[in-house]
Amino acid sequence: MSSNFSHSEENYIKNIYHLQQSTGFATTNELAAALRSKPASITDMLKKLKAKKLLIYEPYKEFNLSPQGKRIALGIVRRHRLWEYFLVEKLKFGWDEVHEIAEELEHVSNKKLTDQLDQFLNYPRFDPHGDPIPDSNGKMIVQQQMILTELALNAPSQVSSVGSQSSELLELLKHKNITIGTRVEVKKKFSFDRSMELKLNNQVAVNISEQLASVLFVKSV
Amino acid sequence: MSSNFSHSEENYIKNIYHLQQSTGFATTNELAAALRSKPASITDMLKKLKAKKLLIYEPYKEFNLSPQGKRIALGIVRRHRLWEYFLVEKLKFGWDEVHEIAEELEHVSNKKLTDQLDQFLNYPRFDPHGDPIPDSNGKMIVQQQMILTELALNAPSQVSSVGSQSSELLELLKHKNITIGTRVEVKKKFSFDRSMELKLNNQVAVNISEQLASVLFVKSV
DNA sequence: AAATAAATTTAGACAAACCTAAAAAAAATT
DNA sequence: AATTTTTTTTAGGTTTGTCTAAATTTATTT
Ligand SMILES: [Mn+2]
Ligand SMILES: [Mn+2]
Ligand SMILES: [Mn+2]
Ligand SMILES: [Mn+2]
Repeated sequence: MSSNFSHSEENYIKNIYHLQQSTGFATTNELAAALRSKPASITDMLKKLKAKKLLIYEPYKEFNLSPQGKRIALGIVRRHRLWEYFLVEKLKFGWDEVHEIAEELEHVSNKKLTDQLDQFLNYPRFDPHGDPIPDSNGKMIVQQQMILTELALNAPSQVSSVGSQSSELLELLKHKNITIGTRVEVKKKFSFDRSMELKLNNQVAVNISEQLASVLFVKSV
Repeated sequence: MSSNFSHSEENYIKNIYHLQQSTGFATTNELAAALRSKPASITDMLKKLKAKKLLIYEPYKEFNLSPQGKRIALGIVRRHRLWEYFLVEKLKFGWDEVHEIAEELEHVSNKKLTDQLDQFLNYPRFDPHGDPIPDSNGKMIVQQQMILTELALNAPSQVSSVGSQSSELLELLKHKNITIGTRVEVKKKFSFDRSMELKLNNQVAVNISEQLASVLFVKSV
C-alpha cells in the first residue's frame, strides 16, 4: 500500500515538478542540467518512472508528472521547505545555508514525522526563500507575483521570493540587505545594461544588475 | 578532507560498533543477523571498510573498527540519539516510535546541523532509551549499570536503559508502566522460571519474566 | 527539399550493494 | 587424530543508477 521511492527517484520527481511549474513541461536536457547528470541517464530513469505510472512520457517528447507523480512531488517539496523553515527558525541557520541540508532531509519520508514537524513549527505557509509550503493535502498558497524586471516604475511592492537557491545569489542579497519582505520601488531603469535603481524600504537607493533583477519576485503592496 | 560514507557503509560501521561494545569484537554471522543480511554480503563490505582503513580485519578472523572507524561510528550514534531525543521531546513521539525514523535521520551528516541541533536541545546527555549521547568530540558518559537479573534482592535502584529498541519490548514496558528512571526493587526471584517480583516506585508490585529482566539495565540509587 | 544542428535514445560498461550456492577454513565432537 | 559441524569466504549473478560513444529522431537553416 505505502509506496517508497529511492533518493534518486525522488530527486528526479521533484526536479521534473519544478521544471513543469516554470515552463509547463520538462525535457531531457533541462532535467539533466538541473540534476547535474547526463541526458542518457535521464532517459533511463524516465522509463522507470513511466513504468511506475508516475510520469507521462513518450520517446523524444516532452514529459510531465502524472497526477500520482505530482502528489509525490508535493510531498517532497513539503518536506524540503518545512525542514528549511526549521533550520532557519529553530536552529538559527542563515537562509543561504539550508538548501543543501534540506536536499537530504527531504528524503526521510514518514507521514507522522512531517505532520508533527509542521505542527511544531506552527504550520508555516512559506519557507525562508518565500516559497509556499504545501499542507498535508498538497495544497499551498499561490502568490500572484511578478519578476522584478517587469515591475513598473514607482510601483510600491515587496520581495516575495527568489528564483534560485544558489548561495552566490543569497550572499549577494545579504550584502545588499535585500530579503523576503523587503519593500521595493523601481526608481529608474537604464537601457544601456538594463540595470535598475531601487529604493529599499522607502529609504536606501541601490543599483542592481539585470541578472539579479531577473531572479527576484515581487508582489504589489 | 571531509569523508563521506554511504548509508550502507554507515549502517555497517554503526552495527560493528555496537557489537564490539557488547562483546569486544564483531563477527560475520552476528553482523549479518544485526543488519538482516547474509554473511556473503558482510564479507564484501568488510573488504571495502578495510580498504578505507576503517576496519581491522583479516579473513576468517573477528574484526574491530580502527580508531578512525570508531570516530565515525560515534558520529553516527550521536546523530541517531540526538534525533531520537528531538522526536520525543519536541515532536511528542513515543519512545517506541523513534528508532526507525532516527535510523534514517542519522545519515544526514552535516557537522553544523548536528551541533546546532545539540544546542537547540540543550545538550542532552541521554536519549529516550537511556543511552548516552556522544558530544561533538565523541565523548559520552559511561554509566555503571547492571542487568536487572543480576540485581540483589531489596537493593534500591532505577531503570537506566533498555537493551533493545524493539517496539514489542517498548510496548510491554509501557503497559507495565516502566520507563527510564523508574525506581525498582527486586522483592523475590522465582527459581522455577526465573521470573521476579518487583516493587516499582516504592508502590506497585509487578511480576516480570526473565526475558524482560534480561534487557533492563539498572543502576543503584 | 536538402543539409546541418540539436536533442534524445540506444548500446555497452561500470561500481555499489545485495543475493544463492559451492568451496574452504576453523571449531567442536567423537 | 579423524570426523562432523559451524563459520566464513569465493564464485558468479542481479538490480539500481550512473556514464561515454554511437545511432537515431526532430528541429532549424540554407
Ligand atoms: Mn534531495
Ligand atoms: Mn527554499
Ligand atoms: Mn541507519
Ligand atoms: Mn535510542
